[in-house]
Amino acid sequence: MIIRIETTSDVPIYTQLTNQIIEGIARGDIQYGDSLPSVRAFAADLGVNMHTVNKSYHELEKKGIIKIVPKSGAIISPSKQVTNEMNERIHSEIKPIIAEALVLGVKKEQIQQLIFSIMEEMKER
Amino acid sequence: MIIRIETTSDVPIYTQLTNQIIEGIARGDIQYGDSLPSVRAFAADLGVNMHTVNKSYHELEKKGIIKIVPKSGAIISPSKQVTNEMNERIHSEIKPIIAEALVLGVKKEQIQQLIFSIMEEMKER
DNA sequence: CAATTTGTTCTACACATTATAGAACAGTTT
DNA sequence: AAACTGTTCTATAATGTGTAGAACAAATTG
Repeated sequence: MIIRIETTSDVPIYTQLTNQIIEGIARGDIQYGDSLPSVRAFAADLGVNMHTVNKSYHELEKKGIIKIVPKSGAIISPSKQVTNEMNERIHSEIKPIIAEALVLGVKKEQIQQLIFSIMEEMKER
Repeated sequence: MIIRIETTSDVPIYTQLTNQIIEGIARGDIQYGDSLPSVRAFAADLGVNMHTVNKSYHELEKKGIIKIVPKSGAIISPSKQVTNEMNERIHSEIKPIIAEALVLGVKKEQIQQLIFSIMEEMKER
């Protein structure tokens, strides 16, 4: 799985990493039960600091996507159930973007089409 | 139009303001051609700093949503055409959220339904 | 015309975030 | 036993966020 970090981006490195790992799982590049590289190995591979990778892993754990086993590794954990908190977070994150698209003149049908095309790249579970 | 600022949020105040103004336009609370309050008046109203409101206005102008007329005011500008840059920005903002939702176990149909319900609150143009 | 209001620009300060770096620790794996 | 694991700590530099006050020139208002 290829990770691309843009140091010039205004998006923090640990967020870029978190998002690309999530997309990797959604695409099916990484399977449930797989382990992520150790924070040191991944950091060396990406050319970033160990603590930056560590922060990304903890973000993923907070989101409920991986399980960090102390002194062992980070394992992609199977999604059990969608909690209210998860639904609300998704809703509040998507809403401003939809509003912006509409205000900019994107038609509702085009937005539905955009969502569809994004989801087509990803594996259904 | 009611603006709610949460100072404890990890979302910057100027971003909260930007998003709520965009949602106000999308909902139809603010019409095209309307003026936004002056940065000083709005800041006093919201209980935040003038510069914070100013930053939000410039963010809105950068997005192509308002036109700031120097020494005059900020006017909601009609959406002319959707540029490639706009489409790409929307795509790159939505993609990680969709991926996250899928990984968390939200079904594709549920996501389409969520998008639909968000858009239902908003006025078609 | 005079006063007020407008966005703009500047300096300044406090605080939080981001990213890097190195060291040390205890538990796990090899 | 050696290597590797995540964790925790201190430290530093750069950047982002928010507030504050002052000044300016242009536009608006009375």
